[in-house]
Amino acid sequence: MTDTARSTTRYGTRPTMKDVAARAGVGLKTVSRVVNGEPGVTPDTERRVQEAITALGFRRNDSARVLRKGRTASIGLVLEDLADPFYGPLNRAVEEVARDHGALLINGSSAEDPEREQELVLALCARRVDGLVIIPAGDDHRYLQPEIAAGVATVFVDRPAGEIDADVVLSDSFGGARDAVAHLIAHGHRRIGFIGDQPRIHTAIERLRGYRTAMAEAGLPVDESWVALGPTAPERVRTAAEAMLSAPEPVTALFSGNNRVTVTVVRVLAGHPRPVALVGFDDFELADLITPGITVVAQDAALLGRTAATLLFRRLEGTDEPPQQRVIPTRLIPRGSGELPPA
Amino acid sequence: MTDTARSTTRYGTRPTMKDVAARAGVGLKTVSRVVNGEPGVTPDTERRVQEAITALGFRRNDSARVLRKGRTASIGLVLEDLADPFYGPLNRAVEEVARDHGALLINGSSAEDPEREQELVLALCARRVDGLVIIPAGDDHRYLQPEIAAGVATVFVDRPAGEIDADVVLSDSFGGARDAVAHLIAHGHRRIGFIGDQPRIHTAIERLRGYRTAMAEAGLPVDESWVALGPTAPERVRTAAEAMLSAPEPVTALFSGNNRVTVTVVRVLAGHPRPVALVGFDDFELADLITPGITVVAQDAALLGRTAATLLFRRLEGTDEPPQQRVIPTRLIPRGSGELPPA
DNA sequence: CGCCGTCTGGACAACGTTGTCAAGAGTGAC
DNA sequence: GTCACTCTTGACAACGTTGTCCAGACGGCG
Repeated sequence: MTDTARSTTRYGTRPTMKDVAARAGVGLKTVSRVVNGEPGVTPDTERRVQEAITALGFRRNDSARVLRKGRTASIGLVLEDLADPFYGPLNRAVEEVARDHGALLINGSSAEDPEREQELVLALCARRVDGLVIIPAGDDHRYLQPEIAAGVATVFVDRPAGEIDADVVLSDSFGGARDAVAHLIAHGHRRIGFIGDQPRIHTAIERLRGYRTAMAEAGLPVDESWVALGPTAPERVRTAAEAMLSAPEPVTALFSGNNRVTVTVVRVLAGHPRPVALVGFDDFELADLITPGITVVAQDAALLGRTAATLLFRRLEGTDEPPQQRVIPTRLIPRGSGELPPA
Repeated sequence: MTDTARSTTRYGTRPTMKDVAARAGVGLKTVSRVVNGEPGVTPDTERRVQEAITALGFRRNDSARVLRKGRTASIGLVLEDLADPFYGPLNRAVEEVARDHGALLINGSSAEDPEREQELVLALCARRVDGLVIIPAGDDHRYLQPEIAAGVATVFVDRPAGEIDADVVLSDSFGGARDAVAHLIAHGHRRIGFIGDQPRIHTAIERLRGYRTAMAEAGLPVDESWVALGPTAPERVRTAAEAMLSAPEPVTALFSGNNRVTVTVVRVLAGHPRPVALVGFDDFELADLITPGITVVAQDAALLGRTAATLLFRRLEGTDEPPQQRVIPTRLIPRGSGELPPA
């Protein structure tokens, strides 16, 4: 093993272009040219450089490259919970689009905590990601103003941004909820409960608005004990559902505000003596195999992600259209649980 | 607005420590000290610097920092499919551990394609992630040798590394599969089918081995038409299942090799005239609400992820223990479908 | 044979940060 | 008043890459 090659084995120290240049007996810039496939290098020189690269196990240091070039070819995705199945397809869709643009995806969970969201977003900005896709936990994003001004493209998904003008991609929560409740009403229900997410979450409010609108359109009164917004923890959802079902005049149907709520409600209803109709917001796997099949309002999470990421890269390519808001329609999928008549 | 402050609004150009220093009327290093909370700065100076930072909207450029310090405080996670619900909790667990260590998580999907896995891993290495958690798609990881030698900590999860000596965290696929099949045998089944993932995937082979072992231990013969390994695409799984169920001597029970297979098998069985027993590898949400409840061998995906990430950071802190292999036990959860008697 | 254009290769600065080191200011003791 | 010491501050190089620019070699043509 030659003297130069010994650096191969020096632990924890990686060879640099300088090392490669020395070993190949060429200049630094020539190595750079070969590594980046730039023209102006004779085949023979190129071969020598390639050999040196292989021998030393050289790999370009992208940190240095980023510093020099200003672009990192990476985008950040901040969502609420990486483990939530609803976000899986969204995450995947964003990754696919990023990949198509040669970018890597950095991601993290805010755990529905505005402070943690901000911390994460700013850490991503410090990394100089080129752009951000954010599922907001907080409702004030003014802290992003300087970053956006500095050129970090930003798209909000699933919920609108707070106090800031930026691109937003939303599901039609209002319309979907209205359809869901209208569906229950069409099957004869008049006392319908709504169990939704925390009221500071935009989608929860929109879905509640859809619920109220459908009831109003049918001329039905809403008893306030039929509405329960709050955390999606199983305990709280169970309590809320049981309260509505055991009231003197119990609800005969339930509309659940998202997939986690639906799952718990399904469990509660499975142990309930009387059949109760149910429509859930968000589709989920095997919803058709439960008896009866669970009727849902399906959101297209993948399309949500794809739209957001596409918008992001359009910004990165330098569009100067004003920020836009895109609304992705939802789709009611009847499977049985929503078609049960009032008991 | 002063002359200096105008740089706040220059689009696409971020202020640097030099700008902050100039505005605060101090030296570059003093700014660095304030930004990093290093001691040795008078309160008064610190205040001036902080003011300048706020006024300019300065945020430290971590790319430059990384270049200088050599550590990126980020780790890479390469898994098979971000949208697969099995990987959600794993992803989340890895992220939590990373967060506890002040590191960010970069991740991507290999789509079960060895070439894409390699491409992704090497891109992460070029970014100089401090470490890697990999769910291998390929079975030859010699390409990682120089990276590991250069100090990139690497832990493989769910499947072992190929041709390379590294930390590995696995579920007990063999034991889980044997338990599952033994469970079916205990309920009187003698003709049991196994539908699993592609044979180049390690877990598929191990589960098949568990299946064969359980059969052999019970002295039962295995007809080769009862074993079907291949892609988990619904079409192929459906075909395989239907073939086994419609043979002259049909199987009376099925063991499905992972959650995607299980889901399709459940659908097939739902449309089947005769009750067929089923045990699936991997738990999934609502498995208890289907009729009958689906008996499964549950893996602890979160524990898998947490163990891997913890091991990774131990390496990063400089342990020089030899690479280890951890096996996470599985747990059989009877829910009904596995306890059906042979028809 | 000399001139010009083209093509290849290399020296050097710059990106924004941090570590090293040294200088200057201030304090206390003799 | 001076010396030794501490505390604060800043100048400078270095991290590994890429862009700019220039030098030298080479070939063709007058």
